Amino acid sequence: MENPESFLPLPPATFHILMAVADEDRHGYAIIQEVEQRTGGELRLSAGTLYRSIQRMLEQGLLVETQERPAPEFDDERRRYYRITGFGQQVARAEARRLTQLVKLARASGFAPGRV
Amino acid sequence: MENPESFLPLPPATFHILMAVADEDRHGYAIIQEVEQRTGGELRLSAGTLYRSIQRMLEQGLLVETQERPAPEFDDERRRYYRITGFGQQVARAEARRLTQLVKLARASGFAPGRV
DNA sequence: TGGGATATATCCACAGTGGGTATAATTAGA
DNA sequence: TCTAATTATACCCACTGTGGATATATCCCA
Repeated sequence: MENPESFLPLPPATFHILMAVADEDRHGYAIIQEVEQRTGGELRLSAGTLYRSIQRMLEQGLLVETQERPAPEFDDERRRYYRITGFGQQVARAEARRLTQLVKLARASGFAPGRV
Repeated sequence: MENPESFLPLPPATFHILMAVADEDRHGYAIIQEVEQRTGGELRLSAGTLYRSIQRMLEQGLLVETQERPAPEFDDERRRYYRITGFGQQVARAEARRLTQLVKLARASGFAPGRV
């Protein structure tokens, strides 16, 4: 597994997907809805972006597909559930650090207010 | 002139260029050096990226080329100086707001510490 | 049973980027 | 004075990430 920093800057869709699965495993379609909800409707991941991002992230070891499924009465067999890996968390933290630095720069340039 | 929000998300190079010319007019090569310095060497704009970004930004009205030049003994006639426009400042502020929101999301997901 | 929402997947076109190359003027040094 | 390095702008090619469209299939409800 490579150095997390070597993945930076993360493609925006990738970072949003990592945040959407940070707290619990989710399937593709649920990730789209979660991202839309978390961003207040600002970001709507297209299906094309989502599934190609997920495929890449599986290869990179940021996500794994889980076998665990919810109780049959809440499940849908079409779904495929994804879980963030420890490495995925490291990469997400590295990207969060980079973005935090960027906001500091924006503040120094007078484009953002003094405190977040 | 369009709505500043319609330019979001800003290409990373564009946002860095806006920050580099926020405080004073700069020429192309100086922008590359300024961005490298501000990011602590993390981001090195390639010449290809820089000049294509500048061209686009001039068309979009984010930058203008200035006629004012430094005293001849400090000048270099090959240089072309760029200045951020009022609209460029609006767009930069909008992008800064978007990034600030993103860092808040990262914090809510546990990927960034509580305060910046 | 029909229709809309849910779900995954693939294809195409396009924008932004890095790296390389070209060209030229200016400056520094031998 | 000739040469080499630095500064500066511009263009080209290949690659990646993205949105939008399309395809296929299932689920749920009226």
